[in-house]
Amino acid sequence: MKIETSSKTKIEVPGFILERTAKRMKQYFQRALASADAGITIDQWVILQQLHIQDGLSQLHLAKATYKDAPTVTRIIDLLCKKDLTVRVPDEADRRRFKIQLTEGGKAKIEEVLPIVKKARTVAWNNLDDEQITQLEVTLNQIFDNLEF
Amino acid sequence: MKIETSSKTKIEVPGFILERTAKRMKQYFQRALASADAGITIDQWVILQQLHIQDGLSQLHLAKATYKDAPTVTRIIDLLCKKDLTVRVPDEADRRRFKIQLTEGGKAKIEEVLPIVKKARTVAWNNLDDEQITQLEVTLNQIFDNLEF
DNA sequence: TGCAAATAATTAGTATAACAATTACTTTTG
DNA sequence: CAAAAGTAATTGTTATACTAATTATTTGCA
Repeated sequence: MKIETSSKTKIEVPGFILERTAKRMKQYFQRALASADAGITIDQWVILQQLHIQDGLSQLHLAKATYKDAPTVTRIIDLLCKKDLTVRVPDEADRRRFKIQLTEGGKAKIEEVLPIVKKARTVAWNNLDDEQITQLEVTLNQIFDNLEF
Repeated sequence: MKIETSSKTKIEVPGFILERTAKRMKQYFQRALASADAGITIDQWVILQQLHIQDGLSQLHLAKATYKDAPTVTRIIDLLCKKDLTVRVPDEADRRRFKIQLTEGGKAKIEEVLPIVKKARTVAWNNLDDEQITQLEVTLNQIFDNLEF
């Protein structure tokens, strides 16, 4: 059976294209990590990378920085701690909080995974010039701002 | 505490921007459906909309058309059938398949939800001209093609 | 100061998504 | 034609996401 794909019938809206591209990108990075036996997911990587930029953030700060919500960050940190890549250090100044810190193993994991991620990026941005990437960012950020709640 | 956002430290890569924009867009459409008490999720809507374009598709055809995988489509169809928006009709030509068909209620749901989705789209594409949207699609499709497995 | 409101983290429930494996059926091919 | 390969749908497991509710703690204000 033929699946209709003509412009008359296919859901050819930019939102659909945006959704499917983001999905495939995530999947591609996920598979790159899996086939290198990195032992972490791409979302766990995003948290590790943020801690690499600024170690000791609270879970809520991590949530804001990565645009994930609090319960999701709780569970990702649970997994990262179980793998001994991070530790929850009680914040003496505010006993509701933890400072999430990279362990030595976490730092080593970042060094291990970074080349994999960088290689996947070169595949993703292949055939795109700088101007195109800049324009993409501008347009995506406009959409992002349009949808501020 | 300050969350670092300068270009030196923030994960300012196009992939991150793509991911967060797609996530916010999905969230925005999801909330639009929820606050209108549509009773379906955005992913269920995507399947309904595809059936509106071409009714009676098999689950695998739906999966290909919407870029979802087969187990996900199975579960979405389970939910849509439970809500009496679709029915699984055995395919007499191939007894492994079902034809997924919209019920009258499903067709009514599409008419009910379409204005909500259209309104959300106008918000999302606000401040973007046609040329920008066209360029966005071109660039996203290039990335999509780059990541073909 | 004391109490209400806000905040940080967690837990529970539902939905989506990827992957692997299984079952049932169909097609290919030796 | 029968066995092997392929296909359609399902099931199970793990992970992410959103909502809502809960607990513990801190802040704000009367």
